[in-house]
Amino acid sequence: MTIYDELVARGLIAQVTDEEEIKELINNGKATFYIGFDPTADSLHVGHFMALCLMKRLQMAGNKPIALIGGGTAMIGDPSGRSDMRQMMTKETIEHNCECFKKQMSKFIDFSEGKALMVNNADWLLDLNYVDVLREVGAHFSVNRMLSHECYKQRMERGLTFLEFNYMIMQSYDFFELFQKYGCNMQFGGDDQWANMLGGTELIRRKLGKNACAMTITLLLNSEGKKMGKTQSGAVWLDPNKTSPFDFYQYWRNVADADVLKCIRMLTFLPLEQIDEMDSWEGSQLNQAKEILAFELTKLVHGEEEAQKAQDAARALFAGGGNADNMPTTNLTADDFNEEGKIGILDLMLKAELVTSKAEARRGVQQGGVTVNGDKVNDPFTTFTKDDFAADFVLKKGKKNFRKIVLK
RNA sequence: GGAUGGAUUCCCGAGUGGCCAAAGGGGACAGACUGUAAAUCUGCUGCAUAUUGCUUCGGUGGUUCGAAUCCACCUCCAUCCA
Repeated sequence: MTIYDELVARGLIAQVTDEEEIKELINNGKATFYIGFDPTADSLHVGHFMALCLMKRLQMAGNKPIALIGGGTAMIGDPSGRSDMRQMMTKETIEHNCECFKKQMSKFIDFSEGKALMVNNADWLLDLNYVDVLREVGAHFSVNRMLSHECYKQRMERGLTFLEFNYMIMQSYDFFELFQKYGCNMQFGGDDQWANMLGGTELIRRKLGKNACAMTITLLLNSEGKKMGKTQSGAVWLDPNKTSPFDFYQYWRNVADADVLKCIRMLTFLPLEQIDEMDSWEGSQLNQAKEILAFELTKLVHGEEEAQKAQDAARALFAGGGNADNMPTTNLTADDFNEEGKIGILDLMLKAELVTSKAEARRGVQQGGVTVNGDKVNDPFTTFTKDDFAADFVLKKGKKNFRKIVLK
């Protein structure tokens, strides 16, 4: 099976410019391709992870990836598919984020000796001369055409600043630059990037009379049509300090039935034959598939050891048995107890970060959602002494939020 | 630059002097049912030293016994005109 066929089988390809040409290039390891990542936060998230996986797959097939960090484009902010303007970031923040991105990417992609490149578009974008760009690049873009793009639809209703409008031109310029400098003949990106990417291929055609390709990756949507990798509290991050391996594991362990197989296919490196077998699974059997998905992804992102720990902790909590050693833990010190040497259940929950206020903690208790070592706590005035923490102490709010409490 | 309409709690959105911590919906959270899924039903949704007190309706100041609500100025957004 060729790499292109595999990408199709995994459902990763959304749109391509010239299918035959792209097949020819990537199947024979002749592509030098780039994917851009704008450093809008201090960690990569699941969306980036998909792109990195694609990068890895293609690298394994002999193609050469260029990871482009958008230190320059982040100064502008991509308006594609957004209903409001991104918050402007300071240069310092962007630079910090770039460093974080670099570190994380190096864990996934082999950047050693000519196998891959990492570049930052700040290196060429920040020094551009305004009038020169307008004449050299701006002249090749039609405002009418740009405005007709789907990605601006939402913004046409709410307003689009000239700053953001220029994002497409900057991204196009990136491709143009990489094409000339590194012979980069392909660009990949999320499907929402399609218009921006075509801008690049056209710029190259118009200025150099040469062909370049573009291909987009299917956006990972759940069965309700929402982007995956997002929770109410924000993105699912790859940085273990922002999303713990356990929480990461749990996110995937809890995907909807309808989405499991799609996720396994798109995100893991499991062989397709094995995935096809799972296709016939249904009902509670899908729980196994979810466990596989969660384990595989946690392994890819955080390593096998962390994945195993997360799985053990999850099994201990939900299936009984297993070991509780690796549960998320909160440490108490003597200062957390009052003069009488006690700590109340509400304070304890707050301390364990299971709630954000005592009122919320009280509500949890009153509604019967709080347990200690499996015993329901009904009274919000319940207190504990140091002795209570001598043995295992697992505080649980609801079905899935819990903390092991340890007295230091 | 001119005209008009806006800004309310996590989001949408009602509220036009006291009965307002603010309707309704969504989301989130908790309970029942389950498979750590979905659907459904129920509860709940500012904070605290808690039959009370404090903070919140874009910002600042004012009127009033009392302001999300009235007045002045300011900031931002949308639509139309130039």
